[in-house]
Amino acid sequence: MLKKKYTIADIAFMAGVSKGTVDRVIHKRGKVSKKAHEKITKILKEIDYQPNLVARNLKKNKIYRLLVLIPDPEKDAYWAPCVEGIETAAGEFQAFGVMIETFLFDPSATKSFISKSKEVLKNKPDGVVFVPLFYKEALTFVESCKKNNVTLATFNSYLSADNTRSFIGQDLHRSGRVAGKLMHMLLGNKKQAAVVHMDEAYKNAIHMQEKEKGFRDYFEGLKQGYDIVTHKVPHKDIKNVRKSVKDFLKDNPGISGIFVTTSKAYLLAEALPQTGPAVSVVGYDLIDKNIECLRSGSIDFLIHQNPKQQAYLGVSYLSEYFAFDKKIPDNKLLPIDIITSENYMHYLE
Amino acid sequence: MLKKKYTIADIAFMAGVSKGTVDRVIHKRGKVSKKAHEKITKILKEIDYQPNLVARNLKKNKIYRLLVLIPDPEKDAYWAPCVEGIETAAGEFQAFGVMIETFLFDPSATKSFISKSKEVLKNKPDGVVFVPLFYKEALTFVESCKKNNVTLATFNSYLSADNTRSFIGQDLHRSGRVAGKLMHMLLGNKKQAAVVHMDEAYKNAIHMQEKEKGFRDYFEGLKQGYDIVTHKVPHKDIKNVRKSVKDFLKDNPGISGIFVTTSKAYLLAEALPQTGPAVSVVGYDLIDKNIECLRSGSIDFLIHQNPKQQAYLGVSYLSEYFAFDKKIPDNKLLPIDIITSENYMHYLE
DNA sequence: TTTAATTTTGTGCTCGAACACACATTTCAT
DNA sequence: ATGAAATGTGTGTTCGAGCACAAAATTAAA
Repeated sequence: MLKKKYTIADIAFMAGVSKGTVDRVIHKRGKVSKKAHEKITKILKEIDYQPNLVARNLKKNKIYRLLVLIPDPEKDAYWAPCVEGIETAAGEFQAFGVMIETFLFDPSATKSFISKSKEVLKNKPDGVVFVPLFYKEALTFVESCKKNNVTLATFNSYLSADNTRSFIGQDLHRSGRVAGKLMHMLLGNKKQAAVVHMDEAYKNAIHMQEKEKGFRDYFEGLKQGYDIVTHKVPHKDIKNVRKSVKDFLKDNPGISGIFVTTSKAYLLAEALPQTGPAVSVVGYDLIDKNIECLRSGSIDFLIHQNPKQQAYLGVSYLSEYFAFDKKIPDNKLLPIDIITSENYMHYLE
Repeated sequence: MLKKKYTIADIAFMAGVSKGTVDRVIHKRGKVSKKAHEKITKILKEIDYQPNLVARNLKKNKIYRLLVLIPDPEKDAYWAPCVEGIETAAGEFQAFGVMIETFLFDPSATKSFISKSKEVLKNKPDGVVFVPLFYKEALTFVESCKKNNVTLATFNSYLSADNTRSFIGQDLHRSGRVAGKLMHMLLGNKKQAAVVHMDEAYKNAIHMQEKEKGFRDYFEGLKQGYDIVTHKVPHKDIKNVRKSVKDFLKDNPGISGIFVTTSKAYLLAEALPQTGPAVSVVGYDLIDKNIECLRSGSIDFLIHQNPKQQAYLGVSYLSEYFAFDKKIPDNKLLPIDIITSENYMHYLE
């Protein structure tokens, strides 16, 4: 009934050899006769031997350095949950000999990323989790890490196909389609909607494009003809959003829904005229100001990118790899969570 | 820079005592002089000593029996993901000396639960995770477990306030409100919707009531007057759903949205007349047939109760408690995931 | 002061896996 | 046949925490 947990000693006894020999077979270190090898392999298979990870890890007795390189939440509040996620994971794995430290860079300054990434490498980490915000520089960093035998995981931004790395994030095209679906429902019998890119301080142009593509793809798949207009509020004009939006709506009076491809939907929501036909808004990310708008009704749906979970998983995967020899999944696509005024609270915490 | 990981021996050296004394202080086993106690306590605090959980667990060297008691997926496919979640967790914790076994009961037969729960107890488990489908019998079972010093966790169904137990599930009232919000959006300018209870073989009347209450609460909170009608398709009539629904809609021709409080929304969707004004449908659970309806458009939204995650967390919490002395959270409310045809795939797997 | 009782402290083994090193056996060349 | 090299096998220690038991120090009793 109670399946016994076999130890190396048990197996050695069963095979009539010493535990050293069993150990050599398990670790394929050779220097074992064919006869002994066969016998032991057979037994291992029969009992489906699983080494005691606790004991194995105790013996290894190494402290792993795991460094995290992410944008500074002070510069952009979007990243604040990441820090929480990292700290949660750090708390969980510190007792297993994994030491986690966070380095922050300025998401608006490529230079800052370069210097911080160098600093990270100087610290001789065993593993690094980072956000490859700057494409070219990230690739350089990946190369350096490879050279230094540093295990890597990335999250949030996808960095080309490369199977030497784990990625945790979302399918942006798909998330655009989800926004499309939601907008479709919000429009009712109206037929015109807009995609608004509220540019942020740094380059997430690819993000925004992918999302727009998904959004448009969704509407193109419908039989009825919808009219999707694109508008861009550049970073420099971010203080004049109200004017920019007003002008845009005046030029396109038929628009009854707006999809904002960044976390700045609240800026748009605030800029919408109070009078006139209602305009539905779909945006991204559970930052305080967006949630306020959700509650007040000026934003209808938010799509949750779950930055906390992304960071948590990135750190956890590497920690479990170091601490327990677990395999790191190479591509973890998180669900695209749909948030309304009624369910946002469970995604915060 | 590299914070050292202090061991009991380190602390003993620093305090000028032996590791035995340090151990006694850590475990509050007394038999330590005031002077030694103070000195050691001070050092422990200073270095924020965290015992090496790996070593601690190795020494304990116990195999924990963790039994899971859930409804048979053969009787109701809703529970199939739970089995997956349990197996995932089992795979992860088996290497840490936690043995997990699953017992299935017939969700339509109270007797089955009673006999299986007795069987579970006979197996002398260290911990039990179960679904308290039958209120009275579940309480009895909880009592027996307490007597036998069995650590408990429940999921899916809430079993009164009792802090000796961990619960993993959803806020049903809240999930009704979420359904309300979604329905509100789907209705557009229409004003009449229905709550349909498709009774299943077993008692989840409380579930359905809570959900309806949340749904109605949401609409009552709106300024505009909405008309919410309730309809019940009893279990016996489940084969005549088409007729029951047809009659209901004929009696209430103004209805343009239906909220199904169980996982049987697909039955209703199939029974909806093809002609006439479109009726929006909001239901529960990602079972195959519902997803088909999502894709075909006959169901608009599903609310995901995440049975797999519930079961996985239940088993994980107890396993971590046994294997690593982690505290068991006593109430884990999972997010209320909103599912459409565009994002369901990420919630399956 | 000596002995006994009690409190306090230290030592040494255990858990299972990993691995260094010593020891044993075989193979091959001279 | 003898030694050297190569191959195979077993032993014993380590990791950190936990705990039983031995030992020492202190206190109480005679």
